Amino acid sequence: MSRRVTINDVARVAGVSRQTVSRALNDKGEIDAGTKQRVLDAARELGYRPSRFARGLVRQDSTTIGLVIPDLLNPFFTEVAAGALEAARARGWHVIVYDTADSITVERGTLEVVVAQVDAVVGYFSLDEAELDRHLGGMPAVLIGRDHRSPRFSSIRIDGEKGVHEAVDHLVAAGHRRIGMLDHAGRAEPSLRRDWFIDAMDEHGLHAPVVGNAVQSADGGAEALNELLDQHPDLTAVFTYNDIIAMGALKAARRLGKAVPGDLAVVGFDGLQLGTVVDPALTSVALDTRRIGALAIAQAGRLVAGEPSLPDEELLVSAVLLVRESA
Amino acid sequence: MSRRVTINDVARVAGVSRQTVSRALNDKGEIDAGTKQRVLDAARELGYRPSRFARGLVRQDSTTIGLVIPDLLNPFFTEVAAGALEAARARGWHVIVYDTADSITVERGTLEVVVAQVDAVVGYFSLDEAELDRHLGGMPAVLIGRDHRSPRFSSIRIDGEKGVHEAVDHLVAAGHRRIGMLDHAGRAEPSLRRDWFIDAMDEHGLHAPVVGNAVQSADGGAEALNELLDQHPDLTAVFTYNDIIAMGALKAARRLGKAVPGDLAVVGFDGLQLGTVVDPALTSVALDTRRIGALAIAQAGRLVAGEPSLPDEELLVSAVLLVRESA
DNA sequence: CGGCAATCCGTGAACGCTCACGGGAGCGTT
DNA sequence: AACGCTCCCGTGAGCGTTCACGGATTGCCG
Repeated sequence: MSRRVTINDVARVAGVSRQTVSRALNDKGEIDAGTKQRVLDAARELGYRPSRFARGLVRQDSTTIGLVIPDLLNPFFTEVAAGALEAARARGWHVIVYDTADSITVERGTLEVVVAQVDAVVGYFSLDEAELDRHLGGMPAVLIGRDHRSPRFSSIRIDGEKGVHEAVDHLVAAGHRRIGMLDHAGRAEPSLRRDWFIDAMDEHGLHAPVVGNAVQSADGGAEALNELLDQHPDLTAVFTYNDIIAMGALKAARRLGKAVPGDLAVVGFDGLQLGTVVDPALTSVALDTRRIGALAIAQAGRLVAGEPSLPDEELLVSAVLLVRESA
Repeated sequence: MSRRVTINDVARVAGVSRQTVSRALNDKGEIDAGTKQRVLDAARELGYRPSRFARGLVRQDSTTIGLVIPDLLNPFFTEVAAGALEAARARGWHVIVYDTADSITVERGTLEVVVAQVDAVVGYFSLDEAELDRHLGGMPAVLIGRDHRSPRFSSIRIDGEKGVHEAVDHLVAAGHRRIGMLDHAGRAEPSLRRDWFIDAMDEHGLHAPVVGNAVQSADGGAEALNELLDQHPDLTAVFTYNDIIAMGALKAARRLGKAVPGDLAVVGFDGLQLGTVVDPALTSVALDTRRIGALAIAQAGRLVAGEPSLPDEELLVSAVLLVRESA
């Protein structure tokens, strides 16, 4: 096969030295307008494109960050990713996105290749810190939505406690007493969000809130709501693990002939923009997803530059209740 | 500031040559287990991480592709992006994602920097081919959803004609005669989808279909439907520019007390997965978004490898009617 | 006419790594 | 004892670019 066309080829054709070609291409000064044009023509003629590796090798700028997410099609991660992209663009950084397809095997594979491609890694990981460290081998990493034990990592923490309390307060103020929750069915242990919910209920002297289990999808949410209502027909409000499940619950409620929020109030979690396309618009404990992505990028940037990490309290994003129509 | 730690530093500390370090790190053979461990320890000790530029410079593998999309938060583009990511991962390629924020200025800026970072570019562009070429300077590029005039580019064409005809057939078969359309309000000229729609209506001897204008959002769709129905109260079905607008229309119809599809049938375009979370689930002229992304990646790969382009008929993805509940 | 800027261009070196090759040590075989 | 093989390891070269120089040419002034 034909060799790659280098700067020297261009130089030869244009009848100048490589340095002159370099000058023409990066339009620095110290070059005659005529020769510059000649070089540019020669370059175009030969189809020359500079090697990003050679260029990157000599001038040490240009940072690129790896963003690892479990599922880009999950709207929550989409929003986080969008926030990260925006923050990166503002800084002139580049983001390589890896979708691990909710698979730990794929995550391992990703970690394996990502080291050779980026300056820092950011995202949602399910592997434990030891294995992460082993794969990453010293590369800066910031974990989102997950606390780190080793100082080798850095993380963006999210706190939904206040927001969930607000949600329960809101429901109680509206007269609700029998409030259920639809937790996720994915992982083994119950979620933090469930703990927050139970706490908040306790504060109002409301106890033993029923908790269903929904798989992570709209249909899962619908199914779970049916089950929950079957066992506890007197429920007047439901809090869900996230907005997707809440949307399924909305659908199921309608099918059951229940008006929302009249007969059944629904409060989601995440505060997705998508919550506005359903009817009624979803009331939700909202996370500032854009900020999450932006913080992750900012922190990653400091790490690669060797600057001091952001202060801990800056790396926390807390949820607030976003009242729309469903509660 | 402290210099970067190189392979030579590791070699010195471990008391071996750089080649041996290289062997240890890339676990090739021809190295004693003891020395290998010693090298690995030294590397970890020094916090050594190989330079991706130096490595990339010498071995010419590792392709990375730039994916340019106008708005990652638009679910359609999200799906395309996900398809692209998946296809790239299957090949071991990397994808840098650029969100141009629906801005031509940002698109220009992106084009400017993307050249130095990737081997090929893929995505949705709004600049004309001349300017694209000027910025890209010879880099392989695949335009999605847009035909190219210059052979310098390559493109993934989408054809919705058949699907739209199917949709109209479906509506007519269900007894609908007064069918309206909600076109987008974004660009100057009316859309291809509108042409297809009018064509399909013509075939059934139905003429002068009313056409509203919706801005690209759920609220825009809702507003447009209200307007349309205001002017033409006798409409029994609506076809929309895309699913987002259709979802807004769904919401507006409910507010007007119209049952869907009983009083008003709604057919969207795109076939988003999101169409299943609304109630009723959206019937839509569906595009295989995953395939769009995958094709773009595949084609880009052939271009960078200098392989022959995919045959034209392979680069076409056609829409088909996806009947769910709203029509 | 000497001198001095200004303008333009070329030459070594370096960036950090891998590839191809060669060579020494140790062991067994003839 | 000479040879050959295996197992390790090191040395030169090169990947394609930019940086820091230094040199050549021209124009202008005193």
